[in-house]
Amino acid sequence: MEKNYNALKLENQLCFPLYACAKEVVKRYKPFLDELDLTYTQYITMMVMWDKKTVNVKELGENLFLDSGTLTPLLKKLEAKGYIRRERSKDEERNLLVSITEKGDALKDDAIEVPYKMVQCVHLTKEEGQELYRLLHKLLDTVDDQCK
Amino acid sequence: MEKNYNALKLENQLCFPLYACAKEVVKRYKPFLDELDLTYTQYITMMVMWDKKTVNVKELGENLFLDSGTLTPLLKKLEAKGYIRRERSKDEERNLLVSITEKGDALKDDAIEVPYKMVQCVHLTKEEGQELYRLLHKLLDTVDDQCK
DNA sequence: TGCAATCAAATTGAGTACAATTTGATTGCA
DNA sequence: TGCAATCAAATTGTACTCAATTTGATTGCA
Repeated sequence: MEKNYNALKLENQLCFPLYACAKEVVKRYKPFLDELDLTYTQYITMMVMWDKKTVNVKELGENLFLDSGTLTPLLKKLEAKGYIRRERSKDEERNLLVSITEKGDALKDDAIEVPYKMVQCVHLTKEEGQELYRLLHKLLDTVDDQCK
Repeated sequence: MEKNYNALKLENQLCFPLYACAKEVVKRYKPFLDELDLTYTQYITMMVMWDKKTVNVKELGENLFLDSGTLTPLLKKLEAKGYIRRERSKDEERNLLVSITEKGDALKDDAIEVPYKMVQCVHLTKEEGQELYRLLHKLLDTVDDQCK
């Protein structure tokens, strides 16, 4: 009796197209982000900064699903480009406050083009885009940490 | 007249939850894959090997959406573990033939548990899972390389 | 045939990712 | 108060990921 290994076939995976799709889409950002001298991770970090103006590393990490091991060097690069400032909080020395500079804030006038350009690369109907958005957020909210 | 920057908000992105979701899901594989001494990328590579037995690096890359810069070192690691063999094709010296070993093939009897364990982590209905699968493949097939 | 163009892998370098550990600050309780 | 527990960042080490370049083999055409 031959065992059934269909569950191990690449085409039967749900996670693989998720992984592949994320990489392919992030890759499409490159030509647009090159003009801003940002990587994709730096770009989403700037999105949080444009929105919040000041955050600490922990909050930033919670927003972006990234930890200090990724963020610390990345934030130093954004600081070197002059887009953000990094300084310890006065009343809570454990916290590093990251705040946007005038130059960083001005960058959003160029960045605003990016989402509109990317929409052209993604050939989903409005309804499909909304459904994908919903399913991804549901998965993100419910993916189970405890399952053995 | 204040300019509208809503398109730059993280919560209005479709690509960000795709990126975050992929990372979170891949992370959930770790405890299961640790038992097999495989990383996620090594695991999906083995999936292709279990299926095809022999492939060259180019085919493997097309299946996995990875290039030789990622695959070359990864394949050397899988070879070091004894799961695959790497040898130049006799009749086409440019090609490197990657083939599965007996030990590599035997690994699928342990790996078969992984998809079943992962299903427990993903709390989507069957219909939602199918729709997500469809949308991701559509996106993967149609994401436009030519768009400026 | 001779060689430019093309092709498949490998290499190089920059930039994430993340687990695990370390460092230094803060808190809460005996 | 004193100190163990906790917390936030930073650091360390391993492993991708990909753009760009290099190396070596093959092809096709003048």
